[in-house]
Amino acid sequence: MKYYLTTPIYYTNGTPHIGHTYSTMVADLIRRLKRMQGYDAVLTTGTDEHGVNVERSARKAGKSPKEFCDAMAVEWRKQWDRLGLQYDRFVRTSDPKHHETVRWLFTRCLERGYIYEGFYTGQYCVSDNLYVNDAKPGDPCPDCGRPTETVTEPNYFFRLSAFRDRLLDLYERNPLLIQPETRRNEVLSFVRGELKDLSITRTTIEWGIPAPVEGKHVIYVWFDALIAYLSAVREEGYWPADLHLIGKEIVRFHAVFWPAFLMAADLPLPKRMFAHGWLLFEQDKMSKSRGNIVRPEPIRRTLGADALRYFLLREIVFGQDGNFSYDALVGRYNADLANGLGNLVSRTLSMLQQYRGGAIPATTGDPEIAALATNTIGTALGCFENFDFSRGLETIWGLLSAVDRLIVQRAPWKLIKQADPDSQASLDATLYTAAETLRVATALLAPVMPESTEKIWAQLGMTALSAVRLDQLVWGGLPAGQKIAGGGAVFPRIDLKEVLPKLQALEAEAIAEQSALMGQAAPAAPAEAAGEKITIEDFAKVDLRVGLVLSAEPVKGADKLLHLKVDIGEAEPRTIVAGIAEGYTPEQMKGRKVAIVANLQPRKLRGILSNGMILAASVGDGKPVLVGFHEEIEPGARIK
RNA sequence: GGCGGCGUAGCUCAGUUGGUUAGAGCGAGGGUCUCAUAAUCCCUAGGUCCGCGGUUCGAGUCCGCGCGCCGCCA
Repeated sequence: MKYYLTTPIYYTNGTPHIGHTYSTMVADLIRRLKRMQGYDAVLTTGTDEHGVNVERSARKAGKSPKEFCDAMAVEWRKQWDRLGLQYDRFVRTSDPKHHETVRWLFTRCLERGYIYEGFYTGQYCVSDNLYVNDAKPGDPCPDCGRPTETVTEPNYFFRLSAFRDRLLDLYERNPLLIQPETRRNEVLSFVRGELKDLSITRTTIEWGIPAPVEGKHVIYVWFDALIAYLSAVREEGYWPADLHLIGKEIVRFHAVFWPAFLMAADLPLPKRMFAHGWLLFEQDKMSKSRGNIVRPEPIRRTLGADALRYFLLREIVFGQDGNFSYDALVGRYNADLANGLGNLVSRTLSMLQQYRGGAIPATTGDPEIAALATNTIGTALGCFENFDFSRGLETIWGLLSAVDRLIVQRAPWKLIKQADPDSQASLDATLYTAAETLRVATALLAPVMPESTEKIWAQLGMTALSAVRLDQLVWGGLPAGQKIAGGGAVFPRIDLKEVLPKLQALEAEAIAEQSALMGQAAPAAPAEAAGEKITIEDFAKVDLRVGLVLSAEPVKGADKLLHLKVDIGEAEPRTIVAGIAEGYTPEQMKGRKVAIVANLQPRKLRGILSNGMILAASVGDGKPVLVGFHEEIEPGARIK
C-alpha cells in the first residue's frame, strides 16, 4: 500500500526557521509511522524558487536567480539532513522535469478550455505574490502592509469560476479533505461566495516557467508551485497524494485552487490536507522585523532534535497555534523526557542489572499494566492516525507513569531481600512489566523520537527498531533471558540557566550564517544578550535625551503605533514613530516629557521615517509604560 | 461590516447526547522511599467555569444580549 505525503514546497527567500521545521518534522513523523505500519510511504519536500522576491533577493546577494537558488536548495537539504528529517523526493521548481510537468498541465487545461487569454489591471503585492482584490492604487497589502504595485498586462486566466459547484460537491463528499474543521469552514464560506478567475501568467517577470503559448508569458508562481507535488512523482504511480501537510496561511491555494487545477486537467485529487497553526514566540508572531525568529539548529545542538520534536508535538495541539519558548521547551524536556521516560529507563535497567544479572526474567508481567498497555497501543495509534499527536503522547505517558507507580508499590529493592518464592516472583513480574512497557512505549515513540528511541531500544538489548511493525505490536514480545545492554542517560537533565546562553550564542551564529547566504551584512548582535556585561564605553554610544512631545497622532492601519513630533532641543522637532498606542492615547502624549534614544539609525515604519526611539518598559501583557521624570527638566538634556 | 471560532485553577488545556462534591499535566507548598537523571511516589488548588438574562426539576454544557480575543471574507 502506498502512502504519498508532502510538506509545503518552501519558498527559498530565506533559510528554514522553526516554522518550516515544524511542518517537515511532522511530515517525517508521519512517514516513519506509516512505514512502521507497513505502508510504502513516500515524502516529497522541496523548494519553490520562482517569483519576483527570489529574483530580488538573488540580485541583492549579487547572484543570478539560478545560482542563488542552487545555494539555497543545498542549504535547505543540509538543514533537513542535520535534523535527521528523511524525505524521498526533493523537488525544485527550477528542475527541468518540473518545468515540463507544469507546461504539460497548463496545455491540458488550455485545451480543455479552462485557460483563456485576457487583460489584467490591478494591485499586486510583490512580497506575497498575490493580487489584492478591490484595492486602489497605492493601497497597502492587507497581509503584509507593504505598498502594492499597479499592474496592467496581458494575462492568461484560469477559469476558477467554472469550478464552484464541483468544489462544493467535493467538500461535501469528503468531510476529511480539509482539516481541521475550522479551516474547512473557512474554505466553504470562501467558495460559497463568488469565485473569480485567476490570472496565472505574468509578462513582467523573467524568473519563472515560460508558458507554452505565444509571447513572453511566464507562469504565475502559485500555479507553478502546487504542481511540484505532482511533478515529483509523476511517472511513479504515487499520485494522488494521500496527505498534503500545510500551514494555515496557504489553505486556500491547496483547498481551492489546487483541486480546481487538477479537475481542469482531469487528474486525480489529493485525499486529505491538514493545516497546522503558527508557532508564536512567547505569544508574539515570529517575524524578521521583530527579530524573534527561532532557528532549529541551536536547539538541535543543545537539546537534540528529538527534544524539539517531542516538544512541538506534545505541547501544541496539532492544527492550533502554539507558543514556543525556551522555558517551555526545557520544562517539557525535564519533566517528561528526563524525569519521565529517561528516568524510567535508567531505574529499570539498573534494577535488572543489579537484581537479575541483566537478563529479562521469564514471566508474563502485571496483568493490569498489560491491559493498560494494550489499551494504550490502540489509543495512541488512533490518535496519531487523526493527527492528534499531543493526546497520543499524553496517553503513552499515562502508561509510563502507571509503571512508575507500580515500581514504588512493589518496591523491588525490598523484594530482593526476601528469599521466599512469592517475593521473587513478584520481583520478576515487576521488572518484566517495566521492561516490556518500555519496549512497547519505545516502539510507539519511534516515529516521534527516532534517535532517542533507537538508543533505548539498544539499551534494552534489541536491534532494528525501525523494522518493528506497529500494527502488530502486542504486549509480551520481550523474550525471556534477553540480555540488556545498558548505557548512559538518554535524556540528561538540563539546567535552563546554563543552556540559555549557549542557545543564544548559537542563535547569533545561525543568523550570521543566514545573512552570509543571503549576501547581507550580519545584523549587530542584540546588546540585551542575557547577563552579558557591557562597558561604560558601550553605554556612552547611546545618546539619550529628554524630549517634549509636541504633537501625537495615530498611524493609519497600525493600532500599536503613534506618530509623534518631539522637541529634543534641536532646531527642528524629531519625527518619531513609537509602538506605544496600546498604552497611551495621542492626547495623553501631548506635552509629556519622555526619554529618547537620539542617535538611533532612522527607520521607516508604515511609510513614516522614524528618527529616534522612546524608552518604555514592557510588561507581561505587552502594554508599554513610559520612562518619565518627576522634576522639571529642559528638552534636550542628556541622560546618562 | 458579514460569516465562523474562542473566553474553565498561577500556566497549558480536558470536559462526551445538559444531571450527583467541575478534571488532567506543569509550576508552587508539605511529606515519603532509595532502584533511578536531587529523579519516583503520596498529600495539598476552595476556581464568580467572561458578564447579564432566559429555557429546564437541574446548565461550564442549550437560547438571547453584552464585553474581550482570534480567524476567514468584504
